[in-house]
Formats: sequence, structure tokens, C-alpha cells
Amino acid sequence: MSAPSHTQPPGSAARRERQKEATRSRILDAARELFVANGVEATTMRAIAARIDYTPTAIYHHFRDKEALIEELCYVDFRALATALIRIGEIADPLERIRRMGMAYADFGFDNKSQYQFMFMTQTSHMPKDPARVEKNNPEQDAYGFLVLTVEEGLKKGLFRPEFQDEHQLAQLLWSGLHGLISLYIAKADDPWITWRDPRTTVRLAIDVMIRGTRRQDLA
Amino acid sequence: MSAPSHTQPPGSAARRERQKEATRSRILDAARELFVANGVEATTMRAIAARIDYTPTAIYHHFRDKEALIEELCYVDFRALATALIRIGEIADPLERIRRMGMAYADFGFDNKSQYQFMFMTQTSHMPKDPARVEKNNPEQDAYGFLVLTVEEGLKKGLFRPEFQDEHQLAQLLWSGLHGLISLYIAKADDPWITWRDPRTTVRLAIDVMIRGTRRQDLA
DNA sequence: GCCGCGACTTGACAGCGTTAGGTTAACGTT
DNA sequence: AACGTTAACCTAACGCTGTCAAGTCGCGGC
Repeated sequence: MSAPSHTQPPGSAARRERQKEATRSRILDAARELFVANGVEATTMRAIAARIDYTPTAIYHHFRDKEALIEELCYVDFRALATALIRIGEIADPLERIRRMGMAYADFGFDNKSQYQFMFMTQTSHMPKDPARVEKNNPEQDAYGFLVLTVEEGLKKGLFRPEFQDEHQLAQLLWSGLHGLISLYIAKADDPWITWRDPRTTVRLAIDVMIRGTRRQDLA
Repeated sequence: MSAPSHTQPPGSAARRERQKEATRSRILDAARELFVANGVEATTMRAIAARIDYTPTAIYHHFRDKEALIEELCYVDFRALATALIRIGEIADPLERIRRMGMAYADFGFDNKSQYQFMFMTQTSHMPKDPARVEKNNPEQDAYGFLVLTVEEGLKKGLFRPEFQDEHQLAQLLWSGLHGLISLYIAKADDPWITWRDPRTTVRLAIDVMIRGTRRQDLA
């Protein structure tokens, strides 16, 4: 009777919704912890449920299946990556922007190995299936689109060698140069077969190599 | 009675061994086909066995477990890759050799997507655990070691910019530049989120970029 | 002619992701 | 205040997986 007015009492449906959102959040947190600790494949629904004292089936009231759970975490990380990159967008020089984006991208990968893995290293797309969720080319949400835009700007300013005309091709070249380092390091860091050098130093070198290899010679 | 001599009759133990090797081979063939068609994860021991009209458990008489089966296929492919690269070893100029090795490596990846995937894109090392099987730095067996040797030769000849001193670091940089393209394409080729350009063309561009970015300027 | 060995099968185990159906507590309505 | 509805959660189970202990059976060697 305190202040129900004509709408629902504040402590009813709204509170219930908040409760639901809370357990949903707890599931996501537990899943993330276990995914990071033991890998996605090795983490079972039962283990996630046990960690928050629920029955496995309870998870299915909040997520369609395990894939949807992964997808949700992916979505969050994807926005986090885009947010980390967007700050760099203010840098005027496209080449310097690319350099800084590359470093930020690599930092994200090395700091979030597990997420990086199921974002970019698995065959099934863990990108949100709903096209309305992540808007292509909106730099706030689509880091790849942001890179393409930056490359496009560089192309327009004539910063690149003449054989580079296609912004997608050049963006894919730059991106995959870093992705190779990050993903190989994530997958094979413990493999004694390769003598690894400090990956962040190699990333810095790789970015320089790629910029030197793509920019127009006369304005080096 | 034809020609048993003092050793065992030829149609006995030897034949039996050949028989065993034959079914072992059939298992490997079936596994490879299914792995390529449906992916490693989606391929079950039961499916492999059914394809050659055996019971699942029969496989375990020839391979310790599924992992060992994968590992064996990996080992074969690994030698195939090294063999494909070794022919290029005759090219005198290290830089040109690197270029050709890169193309051959990319061809291998695009032509053997499934194998490439579980050789280089999975966390658990599918490299043969037995260190005696693949000899490190023997170019006939270790493609990475072969690349390192080539890079080392280029370093000794002073072909690279002065900031590159470490043959491992430079080899990892070159390798991962291509690995990024190949692995991203394998994992995300069907992802509508990225507008893919022809990967082989991009590979050629990437190799040029990396060589141009690492070689000494004055002998361009 | 018997023995042993080894390739192969039978039948089962524990664990996985997932689901149909039941329980229970809180809600809006009367 | 008692009702029926809703939805969060649980119980029990399904079909599937990789794997194994124990059995079958036929061939080679003594």
C-alpha cells in the first residue's frame, strides 16, 4: 500500500525479474570461470550447475543450450573488445591507429585466452546468430568493421602501396597476421616442440613488419 | 613345402602381421574420411568402426584411444608437409625459398583443412608424443625446424633488417603470418560476418608484405 | 591333436548434453 | 481469504559418447 499507484507494486514482478537476472548472471559467471580454468570442452553443464548449487536442468531455464551459453559470453567479450578498440579511434593517422589497434587486440587475446579461443579459433561461429544484436560496421560493436573502416581511410589517403586496393583484403591481411601469432601461442604455448619467444615483443615486431610492408615507400 | 628354409614359413607370422597392418590401415583410412567429412569432434569411434564393418572395440586393438588415432594421422600429415617443403629447400636464395615455402604451406593448409585444424588449431598437442618419432630440426620431419634453418641462413647472410637477430622469433613471425590467414579462413569461411577475399591471393600478398617488411632496405 | 595366442565381439560402465514431467512457492484475481 | 496461474527449479530418464573386462573363435606351432 505504500505506493502501488496504477502500475504494478514495485516489489513484485520487477523484483522477480531482477532475481531471474541475478541467477542468470551467476550461471554466466560460473561458466566463465570454469571455461577459463578448464576449457570450454572440458566444462560440463553439471559442473557449472554444481558450482552455484543448482541442478543442471536449471540452466536450461535461462539458456537454450550449452552453445547459447557460450554465445552469450562471446557477445559480452565481443563488445568488450570493440570498446577497447574504439578509444583508439581518435588517433588521426590511420597507420598509427592500426598500430595501436593491433597492440590492443593482441593484449585482449593474451589476457582473455579462453574467450579468444572460442571467439576466433573454433569452427562453429560463436557470433551472435541474431543479426540485430551485433550491427555490422558499427565500430562500437564490430571490431572487424572498425578495422575495415580504418583501412578504407588509409586507402583514400593513399597511404598504402598501389597493389592494395581492396579494404577487406588488406584488413584481413593485417588482422590475420596478428591472429596467427595470438592463436598459435594460445594453442601451442606449452608445446616443447617450439621454442617460443615473448609473444608481445613478437607482436610489436609483426605490426611494424606489416605496416612497413604495406605502406607506400616514398612516405616512409 | 615350397621354400620354408630354416626361418618361419612365409605364410604364417609374416602374413598375419601383414593382415594386421592392413586392418590398421583401413581404420586409419575410414577415420580420415570421416574426420575430413564431419570434423574430428563429430566423428565417433562407433562410426569409424561401422564404416569398415567392425565393432568399436576392435579399434582399441590397434590404437590406444581416439587421441592416438588422431595422433597417427597427424604424424603422417606432418611428414607429408615436411616432404612437400623439402623439395623447395634446393632454392639457393633464402628469401625466395621462404616465399616458396610459404606458398606450399598455405596450399597444404587449404587442401587439407581438417588435418591442418587438428595439427595447428587445437590446444592439445597432436604432435607425436614420442620424441624419437619426429626428430626436431630434421627438415625431413620437422617443417618448423626447416623454416628456422632457412631463417638462420638468411640472418647469417645479412638479408634481414638489423632488429631481427633471433631466428626463432623471425621464424615464428613469418609462420604465424600465414597461419593466421589459413586458420581464420578455415574456421570462419562460412561466417557471413566477414566478407572473404580469395585466400590464396591474400596469402601471396601477405608473403610479399612480410618479406618486404623484414628484409634489409638497401638490397631491395 | 592339443595348446596358446591374438584378432575380434559381447555387454557393460560412467559420463555427457538434453528433456518430459512433477513440485512448490509466489503472484494477480476474486 | 481462497483461488487458479505462472514460472523457477528438481527428479528421473533418454540416447549418446569413449572405453574396458571378459568371452569367442580360428589359425599357427609343438
